[in-house]
Formats: sequence, C-alpha cells, structure tokens
Amino acid sequence: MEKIKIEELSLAVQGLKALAHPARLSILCFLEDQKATVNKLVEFTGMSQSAVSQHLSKMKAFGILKDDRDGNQVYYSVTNPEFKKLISALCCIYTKKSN
Amino acid sequence: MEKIKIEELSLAVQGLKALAHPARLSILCFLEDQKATVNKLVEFTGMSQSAVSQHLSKMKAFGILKDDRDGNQVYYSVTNPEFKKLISALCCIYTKKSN
DNA sequence: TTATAATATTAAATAATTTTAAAGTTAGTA
DNA sequence: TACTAACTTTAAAATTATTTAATATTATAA
Repeated sequence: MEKIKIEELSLAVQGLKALAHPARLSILCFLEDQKATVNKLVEFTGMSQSAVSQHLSKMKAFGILKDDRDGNQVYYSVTNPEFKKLISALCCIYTKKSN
Repeated sequence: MEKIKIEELSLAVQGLKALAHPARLSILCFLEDQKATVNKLVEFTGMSQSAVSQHLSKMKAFGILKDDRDGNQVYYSVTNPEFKKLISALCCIYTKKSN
C-alpha cells in the first residue's frame, strides 16, 4: 500500500472530518442503498431541518454526497462507492465481524 | 454490507475523529509499517513533544495505537490491521488510484 | 543520590465545529 | 399574484478540540 502524500493528507483529513459526526455518519449509512430527500433525513435523524441541511452541504462539499433537485424536493445520494468501502472497514472494526 | 448499529455508530465516530487530524493521520501513516518512539514522531511531525504525546494518547485511547516501553523510551505502533484497510480506502479515494 | 533524557499530564488560552434561530431561496399551487 | 412547502444560508451563541506552557513522572546514568 502506498503512503498518502502530504498534499493528499489534508484532503483525506477533511474527508474523515466530513464523516466523523454522528448525524453525518448515520445519514451516510442511511443513504448507503437509497437516495432520500432532506425531509426524510430530518425525520430519520430527529434533528432540525437547518442542521441537517448544513450537514448535507458539508458532505456535498467534500464530494461524499451529491444532490438532485426534483421540483421543490432535493434528493441526496452517495457519490463515490469508495466511501462505502470506508464505512465497511469501519463496520468491520467496530462490530468485530469480517465482511 | 451490514448497517452500523446506532450503539456502534458512536464508537465509529470516535474512531474517525481519532484519525481526522493532520498530525494524527500522518503519524498513523508513518507507523503503518514500523513502530517508533515519541521522539522520532516529534521529529517527523515537527510538533511539540507535548502535543505529539497528547495525540498519541488519544489514538491509544481509541484503540488505534498501542505503546511498549523499553527503558525510558516508549514505542508506538498500530494495533488493528483493519485501520490500515481504512487508510487504504482513504488513499484510494484521494489518489484516484486503485490498490 | 543527583542529574538528565524521554515521555506524560494538567490547566489555561485559542481555534474550530456545531447548534440555534432568524431570514432567504425556489418551485409548485390556489 | 400571493401562499405554502421544501430547502438553504447566515450569523451569533454554545460546545468541543487543539495548542501552549508549565509541571510531573519514569528510567537510566553519573
């Protein structure tokens, strides 16, 4: 495995930070196999609409999520399947199960 | 792939947070294939001894690193090979290369 | 012993992130 | 056009994380 170069490291850190929040990680898990509207995610997380929107835009900014508007609703989904691998590795560590 | 359960999620978040800092991530990369003393890591990172020590103990607290004392030196190393997979997935995302 | 090298801990100061609350958009509907 | 639903943005307040600086510990060496 190659080392992460120093320039890439700060990107990687930002990527990690974008995941390292309970609301964001649970949203990401939720979106693993489906897209969802902001409202749906507000319901799911129990957070304020504003907070959810801010978390979503942070994940979008770091290229984890993308959004698609349909009328007055906005659907969010995971862009890069590699992020699923990352979540998978996390699962593996924290559930002590292989996958 | 299984979902991360809600109880495990907060552990996973703490694990991610433990990685999501430039000093910590670069230390982790450095330790990927070798153990090292605190002093070595102070040199490598260019940070103060105290700061490095605090970062190391945070990573130790979350089970990412372990330490081994030898005389008056302390060697740090990565505990769980799964963390390497995680770093590997990160590499993959941020270098746009497969591995 | 005393001194020193290597590391850890603590507390205060600073910086970054998150939440809350209040407006502000955008798109559909009466 | 005016209204409402779905969402975003902004700014201030609250919280959490990091750095700094000083002190403490642990083990070896003089």
